[in-house]
Amino acid sequence: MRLVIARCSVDYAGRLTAHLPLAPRLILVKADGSVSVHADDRAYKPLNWMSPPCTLKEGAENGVAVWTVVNKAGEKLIITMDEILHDSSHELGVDPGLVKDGVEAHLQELLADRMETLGEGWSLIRREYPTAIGPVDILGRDADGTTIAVEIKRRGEIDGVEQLTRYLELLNRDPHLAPVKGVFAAQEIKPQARVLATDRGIHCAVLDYNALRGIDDDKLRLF
Amino acid sequence: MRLVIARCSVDYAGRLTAHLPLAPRLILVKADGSVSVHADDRAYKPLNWMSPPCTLKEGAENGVAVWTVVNKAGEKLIITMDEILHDSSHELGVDPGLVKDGVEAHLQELLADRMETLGEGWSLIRREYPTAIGPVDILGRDADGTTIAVEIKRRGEIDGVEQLTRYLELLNRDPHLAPVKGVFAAQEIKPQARVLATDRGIHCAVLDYNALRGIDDDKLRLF
DNA sequence: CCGTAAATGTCGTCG
DNA sequence: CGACGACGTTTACGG
Repeated sequence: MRLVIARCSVDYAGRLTAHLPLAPRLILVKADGSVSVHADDRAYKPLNWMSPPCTLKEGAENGVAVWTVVNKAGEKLIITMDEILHDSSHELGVDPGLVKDGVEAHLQELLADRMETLGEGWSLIRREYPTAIGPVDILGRDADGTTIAVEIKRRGEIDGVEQLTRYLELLNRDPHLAPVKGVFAAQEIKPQARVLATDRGIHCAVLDYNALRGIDDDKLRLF
Repeated sequence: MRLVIARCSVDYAGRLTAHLPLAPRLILVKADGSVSVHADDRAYKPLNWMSPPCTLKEGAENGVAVWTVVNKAGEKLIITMDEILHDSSHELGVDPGLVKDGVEAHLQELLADRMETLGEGWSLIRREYPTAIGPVDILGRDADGTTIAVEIKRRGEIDGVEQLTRYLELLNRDPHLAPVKGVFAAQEIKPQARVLATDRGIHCAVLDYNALRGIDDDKLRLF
């Protein structure tokens, strides 16, 4: 990892064109060849960047350093450094990576284990039920034996309802499964998504992650 | 801007919980108080971060530095630094900011100015035509006087077709406008989006940004 | 390599 | 402040 603080101007030409006027900034060059330019605010997003794979060429023009970063698509990032204020390099090695908990995959596991939180007598057929347009999060049955397709989101928005609608359309073409009812399950469901879902006869279920995990923990303690 | 290279472990508890095992990483502390943790790969996304506004408390435990970053929502980022390999601070000042060109808003302006690129005799009613579920990018008329709703994207994918479909459904309920035909316009249209659009009777139009801009420039030169 | 779905998405804008 | 859509979205995962 190379850290450069420099008074620089930056030009990007690719999916759009963008220009950064001359000012002091941080430039990061990482081991994978990627380059990013940071201002002194905002944690997440660089002002400009080039994702790997890409190649950096260090040149000079009229005595000022000019870096050109290009990728395979022909996108270009040009950094012109009028004054270099700091320049250091550091060996970091490969990162062991992030361990996460509480994302959609985890919600899916928990809910599959506890279908009865959706309704009494409900049961699981399978998780990630494959269809031609992608896997349905959970396929199950209600107490009457009616097939249920569940779409799970952390936050339920319109996109998720559309996604479930497409699955339902396809599943209902299968005489072995039809009729299939839809359930839109999320920790939080946005009003517009709820309206759209209800309008389409899709049931909405708000999930309590901690409660689900609690139930799961109880279950684990029993065995 | 403070740059720290340290062998550290990181814990985040907020919208999810996440953990980073002990390894050398870059930690950025910016003037707005935000903190991010970077590995030696990927230009864009930090391994962990806390967006502003947030507060950083530097503490120590058993002789190792422990930083705790919290925000108003109560999300927490805890960085435990076993060994500090580099630590430097730099005054950068406020960034003058980015100048962009070529995004959807610009495409919309250009196309509104040149409705005839969609079809001979086509005309504009208005841009950002308001509906209960959001503004339609462009509402216009074809040569026969039939109402046309245009959805503009840089890249045309399935969700754009869904969006236009919802608008069309709503617009067609208005007897002053109905029947309303749909046009899905983008610089690039993905095959699946095209299939879905066609299946729904929505016309697809591929936009040439440079050509549109060229036409517009010609127009500007005339006045 | 393409296509789809997830994301601690983030970021603007508008009500 | 919440809701919504754009983003150079990026990133991960399948076929």
